[in-house]
Order: sequence, then C-alpha cells, then structure tokens
Amino acid sequence: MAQSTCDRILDAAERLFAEEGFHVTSLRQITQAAEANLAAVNYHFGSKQALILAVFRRRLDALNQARLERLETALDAEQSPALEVVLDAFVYPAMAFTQGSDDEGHRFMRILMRAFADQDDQLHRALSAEYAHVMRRFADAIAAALPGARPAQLRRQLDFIVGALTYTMAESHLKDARSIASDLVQFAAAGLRGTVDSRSHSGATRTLEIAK
Amino acid sequence: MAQSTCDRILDAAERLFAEEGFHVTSLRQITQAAEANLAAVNYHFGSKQALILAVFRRRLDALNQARLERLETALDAEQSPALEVVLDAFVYPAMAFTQGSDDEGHRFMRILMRAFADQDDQLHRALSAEYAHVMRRFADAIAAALPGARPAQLRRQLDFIVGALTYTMAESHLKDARSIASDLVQFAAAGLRGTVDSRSHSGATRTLEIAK
DNA sequence: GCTATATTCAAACAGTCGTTTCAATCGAGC
DNA sequence: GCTCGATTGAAACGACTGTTTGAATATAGC
Repeated sequence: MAQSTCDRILDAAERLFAEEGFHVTSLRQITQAAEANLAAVNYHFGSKQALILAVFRRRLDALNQARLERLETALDAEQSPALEVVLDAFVYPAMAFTQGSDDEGHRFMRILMRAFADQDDQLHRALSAEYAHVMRRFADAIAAALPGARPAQLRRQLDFIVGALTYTMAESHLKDARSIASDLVQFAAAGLRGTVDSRSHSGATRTLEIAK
Repeated sequence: MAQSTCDRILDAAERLFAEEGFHVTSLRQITQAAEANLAAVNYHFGSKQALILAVFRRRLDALNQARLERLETALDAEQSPALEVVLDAFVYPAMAFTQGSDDEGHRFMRILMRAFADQDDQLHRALSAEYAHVMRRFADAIAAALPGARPAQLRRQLDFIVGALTYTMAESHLKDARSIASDLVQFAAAGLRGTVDSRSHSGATRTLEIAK
C-alpha cells in the first residue's frame, strides 16, 4: 500500500478544507476522496475537530521552521543583516510554500487564511501558540535592523505585514509568487523605514537583490 | 414598532455571522435572535445566500460612499493632494466605522475578513463588483499623487494596503483606531514611495527619500 | 362594514450532518 | 492450523439544516 489510511485522510481533508472550508466539508466527502470508510476518521482521529487540528500541525511546523532557519542563516552570514533580508526570511518561505510542483503548499496557505478569519477559538489559540515564538523572533530581528524603532509601533506594523501577506496569498492565484514576495518585502521595508526617525542611516546595506 | 422584521433579521444575522461565520450560523439561530419566525427570512430575502448578500450591501454602500466623498472633498480642496491625504480617505472611513458607541462596525469588519477568506465564488464576485469602482477611483488618485508608478505594481500594492487594513481591523480591538489609521497611512505612503523609482533592478538605487 | 394584500405562524419536508454500533476482515505471534 | 488485537465495513442513530406549505392574522384601501 502506498499510503496508510491516516495519511490518505489527512491529504484529502487538507485538499477539501482548502477548497471548501472547514465546516462545510463533510466527513463523507473526505472519506470518499480518501477511499476510506466513513468511520475511519473517528477511529483514527477521534472527531472532526481533532482531524482539523491534525491537518494544521502537519504543515505549520514545517513552515515556521523554514522561516526560522532562513532567518538564522541570514544572521550567521551577517551580524546585522539588512531589513529586507529579515523580511524576506518571513515572507519567502510562505510564498515558496505555494510554489511546489504539487500544490500542497498552496492549498495549505488557503487553509491558513481561513483559520485566521475563523473565529473558532480553539483553532485560533492553537495557531497563535504555534506562531508566538516565531513572531517574537522576527520582531527582535527587525528591531535590530531598524534602529530607533518603537516596539509598540513595530508590533503594530508587523501585523500590517502579516495582513498584507495573508490577504495577498489568499487573494491572488500566485502565478508569480516570487515577484509578489519581492514586491511585498520592498513595500514592507519602505513602510517600516518611513516611520522611524530619519536619523538612522548607519550601516544599512540596501540590497535590492532578494536572496534566491 | 421600533424596528421592522427585516431590520431585526439583518441585525441579528450580522452579529451572528461575525461571531460564528456564515455557514455555521443557522436560520433558526438568526430568527430566534431577531424574535422573528423561521419562515420570515425566506419570505423577505428569498434564501439564506440572499440574506448574506443583503447584510453586506447594507454596510458596504455606506462605507464606500464615505470613502469617495472624503476623496472628492480632498480633490476639491487641492488640485493634487498629497499621497497621505488620498490614503487617509481610503483608510479613515473604515477605521471610523469601527469607532461607533456600539461595535456594529467592528463586527462588520470581522465579516468582511471572513468574506475575503471564503472561497464562496458568488459572494466573492459580488464583493469585488461592489468594490470595483471605488478601487479604480483610488488607484487613479494614488497614481496621480505618485508620478512614475507602474500601474500593475500599484494595483498589487493596493491589495497590500487592503490586506493590512482588513486584517488589522479584524484582529485588534481598536481602542485607538485614529492612531492605528494614522500609522497605517504613514506606513502605506512610505511603502508606495519606496518602490516607485525601482525600475532599474541593476543600478545602485539611491536610498529612499521619505518626504514628510 | 368588507375585501384584498402583506405578513406571520406552526408544522412538515427532504436532506445532510457527525457519531455510534457491531459484525466482518485483516495480520502478526504462536 | 489457530487466536487475538487492530482495522475496516455497512447500516443505522438522533439531531440539525434550508426550504416549502397552507392556514391564521394583521393592515391597508374603499
């Protein structure tokens, strides 16, 4: 057997959740697409809600780790990397997720957008917890690349960027994800720089080349 | 009678849609909250889908008209207003919407966020149609205030701004909407200005001159 | 008064939902 | 061979969904 019943259910659920939404997708749709029995999902996962969470955890870890690794690489290569490099480490992995030969990643980003819009408290809290340490890490890195920034304002602006990223990825069909990512990084960097006191022109090496 | 059945249904639907979501909210919940009969929604609106659209239209018209009026006022006062003024005409009415004594506006913004995340094509197309002329009007005004901007990139950046605005308003509880709006306008203006001269990818583009 | 029209109401319709049940099947360990 | 636990299967459960029906009621014009 190529894939276990568990994996087939997860794959089918991810695809259908992205296409239709969480609550409008029925277990019968999922099990039929996965060529599994209806009772299998309750047997393997316990409930529909537990299945939803399982779908998330499988991908979120990969995305956030990719972001952090990219950030660490940048921090290793350069003691204080340019703002664009930090932003790119946050934006690019998300965009790259949508670029694979299969469109698993693209599907997942649709789900992520849904999760943000969803009021489902259980889901929302699980996602925030999953994101928390990543957001803190990037806030620090941005603050380091942006001398003179006020922390409160910075946190707010980080929300602007997350919003722009999430909305854009859910909205556009992303034929040219790389170009959009590059645009967003440039836009966000300019937005951030435009709101700090203009004294800080220290050693900011302005690279327009977004690393790969 | 204080309110007609129609209005009571619209109010209840708006509140429940924002709290729960479109498809998980049942007509029985809505009519019970509105103290109306179950059949009333089908009698007055035709179907659940039509009710959803009606909930949107009631607020979107007001918001978009407020935006356009604010833009026209700015254009009347000054032949070519500053970029910040144009952006403010777009951002401020939305923020003001969330500032009422009750939190009707805040609720509606949650719904708007939901609608964008939703794949529902019918809803999505209706909203785009509702927004189209407003977006075009603002794109023109921004282009006029931003000489040298490329139209394709500008449209993309406008999506960034809409995303940042929608996400921010749906996420934060907006105790200080005025300050957040001002931050977003400044952020967006800097983001836009920071990407106009970047036509030449090779040359060492001079650091950004952030006016104002 | 009466008659139309507009609105409300309780009830039922035909489906779909997530979950449960219990028998049937599979796959090692012996 | 056999047994035993893990998995799958078909069917049914009770609850909920949006919608429709047809009678009851309110409201207007005359």
